[in-house]
Formats: sequence, C-alpha cells, structure tokens
Amino acid sequence: MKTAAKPAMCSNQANGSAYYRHLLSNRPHPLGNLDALAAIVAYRRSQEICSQGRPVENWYFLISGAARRCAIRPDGRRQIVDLLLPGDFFGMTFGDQSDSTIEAVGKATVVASYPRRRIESLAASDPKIAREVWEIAFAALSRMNSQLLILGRITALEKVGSFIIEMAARLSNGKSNQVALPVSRYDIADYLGVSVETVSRALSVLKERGAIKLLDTRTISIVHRNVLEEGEREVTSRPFSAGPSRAAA
Amino acid sequence: MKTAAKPAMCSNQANGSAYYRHLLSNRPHPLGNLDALAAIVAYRRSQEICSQGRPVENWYFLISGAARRCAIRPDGRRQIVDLLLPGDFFGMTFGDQSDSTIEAVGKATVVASYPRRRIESLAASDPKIAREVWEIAFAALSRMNSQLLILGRITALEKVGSFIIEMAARLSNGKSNQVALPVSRYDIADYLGVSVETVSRALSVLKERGAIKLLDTRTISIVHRNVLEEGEREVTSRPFSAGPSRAAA
DNA sequence: CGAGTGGTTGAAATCCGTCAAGAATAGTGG
DNA sequence: CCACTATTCTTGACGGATTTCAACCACTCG
Repeated sequence: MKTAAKPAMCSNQANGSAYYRHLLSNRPHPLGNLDALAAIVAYRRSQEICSQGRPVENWYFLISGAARRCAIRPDGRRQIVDLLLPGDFFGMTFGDQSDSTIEAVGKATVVASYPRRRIESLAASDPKIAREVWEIAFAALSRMNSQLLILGRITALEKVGSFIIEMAARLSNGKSNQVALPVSRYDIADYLGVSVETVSRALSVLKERGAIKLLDTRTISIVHRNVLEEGEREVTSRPFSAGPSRAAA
Repeated sequence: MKTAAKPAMCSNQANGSAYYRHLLSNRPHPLGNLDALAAIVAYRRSQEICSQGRPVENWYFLISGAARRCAIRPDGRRQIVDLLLPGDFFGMTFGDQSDSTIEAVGKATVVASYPRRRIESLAASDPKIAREVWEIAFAALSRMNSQLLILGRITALEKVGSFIIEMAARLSNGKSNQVALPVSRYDIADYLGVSVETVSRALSVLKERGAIKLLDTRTISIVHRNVLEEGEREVTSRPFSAGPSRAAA
C-alpha cells in the first residue's frame, strides 16, 4: 500500500513514506497489523497535523519527534491539552469533529496516519482489531489521567517537578535519570497552566536545591526524585511525616 | 440474572436490584443489550464503589445520583479526577489495577455493574459489543478532555464559571439554565483544584455581578452565560446595570 | 550584522490559600 | 417534635505564591 496521494491538506512530499516506514515496523504497537494502511508523513516544525472543527479522517501514531494537542482559551491563550511522544496514538474523539488542533513540535516529527473509516469497518468484522482500538483509547485515557493529576497539583514547583518525572517515565521507560525535553519552556507553561517565567523560575529553584541538573537548556538530569514529586519547600528532608491530611471527609 | 451475592465489600442489600432495574432499561446506552448481565446496586453516601489498587472486576454505569473518582495527592489532599453523572460509564482503566477510588456522592446513587471479564470475552467474538466498549472509552475521553480544559483555566472565577456551564450541559443536556449541583462546595473545590473558600467567594462574586442566581445553596440559575465562560473582570458594556453597584476598583 | 526566538531574572501588583470565626443547614437521638 | 451536634457554607484578614511588566542574555538564521 502506498502513501495516500494527498494526505489531506498538507504539502509534504509523500516520498518520506518509504524512508520512514522501517521506523514504524521496528516499533510494535496495537495496530501493527494494519501498518500497510498507514500513510507516513513527516511534519515541519509547528505544522498542523489535524485541526479543530474538521472531520476526523485519521487516527495517528507518533513515530518520532513530538506533537501537542492545543485548545484556545476564551482569553486567547493557548492551552496544551496533551503532549504526544513516540509510541502514542492520538486523534481519537467522541464525535466526528476534531475537538482540538494538533501540531508537530520538533522538526523531526514523523507520524503514521491510519484512515479512520477504514479501521472502523475492519473492526466491524474483526473483534481483534476492535479490541486494539479500545486499548488505544484506554492508553489515551491513562495519559489524560496523569495530565489531570499534574494539573491538579497546587504549587508551580510541584507541577514542574511531576512534569519532569512524567517526561522521564514516558521518554525512557523510567529507566534513565536523564530527560531530553522535546518542548520549549513556553510549551511546558501552556501544558501546566502557568506562565513561562514561573516555569523558568521553578527549574532554577529545583536546580538550586540540587534536585536536578541542567546539562543543557532542555536536558535535565534527575538527582533527587522525591523532591520533584513532593515539591517540598524545605531542603531539610526529615524522616518524620509532615502535613496534616484532611483528606477523608 | 441475580445481583452478585456479595458485591465485594459493600453491605448493601441486593434486593435493590429488582427495584432499580427498570431505571436501567428506561435509559438507553451503549451496553444496553447486556443489561441482563448487570448487577444493580444502590450505594450509601460516601460509600466506595471501587477502590484504588484493587483489580478491576467491573465496569459501571451510573443510573442515578452522582459519584466521584478520587486520587490522593502527595501532600495528602484529595483530588477529584472525574465526576460521574447519570448516563456515564466509568471504571475503565488501562491496566488491571484500578488507578483511583470511586465513591458515591449523594444518598440516592444507583449503579449498574457489568462484569468486565464477561464483557471482554463477549467482545472477543462480537464486534458490535467491542465497538460499544470503545465508544464508552471515547466518551470518557471526552469527559476528561473538558475536565482538562477547566483545570487549565487560570483564575478561580473562570474555573467555577466553566464548571457551572459544564454541569448545566451534562445534567440537563444544555437546555435548561437551571443547575442542581449534586455535590458540595468541598467536592467542587477538590474537583477544580482550589480551596473551598475560593469556590464560595467565586460564587458570591458571580452572584453580585448578576451572572448567576442562587435559588438554593446548590441550585444555580444561569443569567449571563458569557460572563461565566470568560470570567471577565470588568462589567463594561453591559446593557443592564444602570448604576455602578459595587464594582471593585 | 540585525532581527527573531527562546530563556532567565527582577520588581510590583494581584490572586489565592490559610487561619479564624460565624451562620445556615442537615442529621441524630431523645 | 425539639434540642443538640456535625457538617456545610460564607465572609474577613493576612501572607505567600504567581502573574504581569520589564529588561537582559544566548543562540539561530537570514
């Protein structure tokens, strides 16, 4: 199966497909059996992959790079609702209209597009495929769940800290203590719902406290994971438990 | 099909099943064909429906009342990650472990429990059921998406305002301008990630500005929807309000 | 080299969380 | 039914955290 002659409205050359296809087959994923149906497209920096309000014609799988799912708030600000990393599926919505705009972040962002109608009709006769679809949806649910947990945190320090931890877990399977953030400070800010300056300051504070090291502006080395998780104010991490929990009501 | 002899740890009398079953059949939903498999249980106020860390044995459908999905933050506070209203499915997770605790809110909370394993094996041979499962998951995605949009807002006024609008949309299909909140201010606070006092104050401000009316502590009448959405600071260019009543300067 | 983007830091104003107290409501037991 | 208690809700005051406005630096790209 060749790449779609015209991947909707994007002007990318379709010849990237052959080049990137091995990247797709190297990475196992739920819809792996349907890779022949996928169109593989490389996107430029900040290019739209799909846009809000348009009919949903594809489901996507991110092969390399990163992408952000954005919404515009009533006050004109941008909110990043979801951050897509290699291995993530995205583009599934409840209705037929896309509820947000998704754009590439880096310059080396490669995406596999699976024609939605096609998959749906295949799933209508093959329960195995149908199950794969729902597992993809469950994975997206899990992603949004952690997003929600991060956004629900109170202080900016906690938000930035847990963001770093989440990125480390998603990018390197939690093995490594080194994270190469694929996004700018601005993106982080819009993802966490704080201002850019606050993100920058939080990183500086975490660095000062020795919780992280900044090898590079976007490369973070995690030194004390617990500090990131708990967002402690005091560097004196005493063993005794702190904090009155008025949780149960 | 009888209700489970012992629905896990809850001491509810199982006889509620027959009584509430007609409520289930009256309300069409994706898994409607499988209602015979469902155990129908009424929960007491604040009673746990399923708890974090336990294996996921059921998927649920909320028939009446309300429920909250909670997580405990590292600082000991409670965060409400999802608010379940009549017509919502819940309990779907990525792994086999429940990632959060779900408890009933009101006293008249009735839930239909569908045995997960059973549904999964049925879906393995019936693509129609499999598709219904994924639509349920998509609906949950849509819910979390709006949740994320609310949490991402900046000021507490915007959060509370959009919360009211969301509740109005979900509870009465967006038709009515009257909302009967099923939850306490504390629940709203934990859902929006702000303090109780802030919720209370925000409601007072919205009332003062004429955006809402409080018919009852938990019954809100929406007067100016746009004010709720935009969280405007200024009362400028409003047709009514002949005299500056008390606008904080 | 200059323009533009991305990143960091400072100072002032604002918003929100905390502490505190009081009022309204619901729940309970006699 | 009433008194009593617990919970929920509201409002005030204060301090801390974050936003905003501003300036400056590093880097890239034309």
